[in-house]
Amino acid sequence: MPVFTSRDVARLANVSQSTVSYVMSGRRPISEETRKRVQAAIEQLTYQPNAGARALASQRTQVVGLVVPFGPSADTTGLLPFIETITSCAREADHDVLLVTADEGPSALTRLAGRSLCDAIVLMDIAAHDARLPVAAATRVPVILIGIPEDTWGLPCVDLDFPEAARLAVAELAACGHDRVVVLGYSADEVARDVNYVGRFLRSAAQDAAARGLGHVEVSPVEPSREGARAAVEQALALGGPRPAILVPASASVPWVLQALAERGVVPGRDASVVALCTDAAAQATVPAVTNVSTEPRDVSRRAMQTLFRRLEQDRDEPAGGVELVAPRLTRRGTTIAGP
Amino acid sequence: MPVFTSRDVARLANVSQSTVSYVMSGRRPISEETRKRVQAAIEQLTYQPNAGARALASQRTQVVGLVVPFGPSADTTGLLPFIETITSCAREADHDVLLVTADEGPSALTRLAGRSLCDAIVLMDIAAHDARLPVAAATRVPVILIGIPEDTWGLPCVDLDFPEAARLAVAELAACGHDRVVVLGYSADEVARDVNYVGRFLRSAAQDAAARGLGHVEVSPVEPSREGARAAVEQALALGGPRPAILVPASASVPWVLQALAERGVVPGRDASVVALCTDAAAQATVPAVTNVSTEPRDVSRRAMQTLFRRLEQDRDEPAGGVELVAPRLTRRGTTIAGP
DNA sequence: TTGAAAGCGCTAACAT
DNA sequence: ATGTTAGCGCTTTCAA
Repeated sequence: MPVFTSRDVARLANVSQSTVSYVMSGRRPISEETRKRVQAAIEQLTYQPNAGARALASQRTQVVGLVVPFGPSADTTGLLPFIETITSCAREADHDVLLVTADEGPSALTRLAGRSLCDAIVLMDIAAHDARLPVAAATRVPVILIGIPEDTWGLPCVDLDFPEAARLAVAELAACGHDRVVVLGYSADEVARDVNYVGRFLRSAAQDAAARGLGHVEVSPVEPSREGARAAVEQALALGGPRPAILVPASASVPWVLQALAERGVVPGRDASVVALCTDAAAQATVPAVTNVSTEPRDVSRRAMQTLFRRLEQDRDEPAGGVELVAPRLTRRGTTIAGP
Repeated sequence: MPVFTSRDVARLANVSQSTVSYVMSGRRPISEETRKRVQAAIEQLTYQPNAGARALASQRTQVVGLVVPFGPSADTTGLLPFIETITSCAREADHDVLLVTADEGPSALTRLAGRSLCDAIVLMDIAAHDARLPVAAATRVPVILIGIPEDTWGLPCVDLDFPEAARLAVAELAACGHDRVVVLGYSADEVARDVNYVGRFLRSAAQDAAARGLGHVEVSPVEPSREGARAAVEQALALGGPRPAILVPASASVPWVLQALAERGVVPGRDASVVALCTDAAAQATVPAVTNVSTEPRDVSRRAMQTLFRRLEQDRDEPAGGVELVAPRLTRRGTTIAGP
């Protein structure tokens, strides 16, 4: 099966090449009659425009670059829903997704932009002081961040509202009648990665506990492994009083923590309350299913893509920038003691 | 920062545009002197070639299309290592990856090929009778399958050697001195998806057990949920005799099965043997760590990409086709009873 | 309402 | 060893 060009379509429909182009783009009025003739020719030849030629002529690739945190040292947990949602949002807007791994570093951005490989870039897993940001800010193509750095460099950001997530979790534990909350922190790795949400969450949790007159202890770091969880749980039980209230913000640790509690004969929902910060899918998969504040990767991704495409439709040099926070949601499952 | 073209580089280096092109591609000898001048100009302008223009002129996009099984009804477990490995292999060969979701159906292939969006396509999650195969076989761009359909349509396939995986698992259980093996099958969903490895594995397991004079029972379907696993384990314990040997080929079910065994007070490695088919990462993450036959997603992906690029370097219409099987590996962990 | 024609930035003959 | 030149297939003025 040979591949046809718009010239072939034009010949077959007895019109000029430009008319074929205008029929496809709708960028100028076409009489109903010729429109039908052209459409028929397009279908007869199953014509599809050449992407490279189109990009060259129109300066638009219809591609979104997605920089994902693969490689060592990356938090790969729960990455898939982001990728999936971003890809399907892109397709809805008639774009494709070019996948690039973060281990390429800042040069990934210059490559994507410099070679005109895409019209826009989605940057995930943003560190508080991310070396890619100055590069991103200087780039010709719009960039959107999933995650919030210390300095946004004027770039638009979307992320979960982590302070609000902490508030919801603390409120739930307070409602269960606990008088103090033990926060099992993040792993040394995750802290070293310098992601901003660690601080945003922990700070808010401490404040919220104080505001409610609850005691507050932080056990940290907690490695996401059997041993790490055992050590953390031991401390938590020592510090948590007779009815411990445990908050687990690092989703990778959640199954281990529940396992460690079970080993010690502590039954969440009866002897202790546990609230985790993780996706709903992950929360349902634990044993027992854990009361969680959802990280909503799909909502965050969707918002990011909406903002991105809105910006793409406007003129290039519009206001831009700004931080969008997605509201978390708490779902009560088996691990919180019912109110007093 | 404006963006420069090869004409700018040519002017700055006092050479013709074609010389710039040949310096970059190395497709014809260039004197050391002009080569240096051109390189200097390229660096001074931080010149990067326009991907669209290059694709248009050279008929090569330097892009690999990757069709991944997102969307409902997809087995999303362990997908990430495939995507990650494929992406990094592509980059090693100076290619990028265009991510497309399988829910686009066969038209994803015609779109990728028809618009010349990529030079090659990787198709994952192949069903035994996959509607995309006739389309793939008729396409102008090379396609490689990860998974083995009933009829390959002359397309090259790469996958784990599932029969060999079954052999390894049965051999391990035989070595532990069991006299029969209970195979917990796949979920109704996975069977309905008509993936070939289900049959390939189960058939081989039955044959291998028979060849060793072991009894063989199949419990199926097993839903990957607490309830599904409970039901399956109940049957397994009833049918498995005093020292049950349990083989779990559906990786999504593994944690649930171990949990269900624990609930019944059955300790794998003491009261029963359990061998799972899953990635090593998943096997280490279970409680307790499960003896597993590895599905080696990285090896499979790497082999697929090697085959793909070999084919891309040769002439388009070479022999092609053929099935490559990647050898699985058994790792003994805590859940198999040591030899008698 | 339509057509003609000039590029978009690059590669690859074809010349020299 | 290098330059000249003709496209690749599309979009988009400019003209009618």
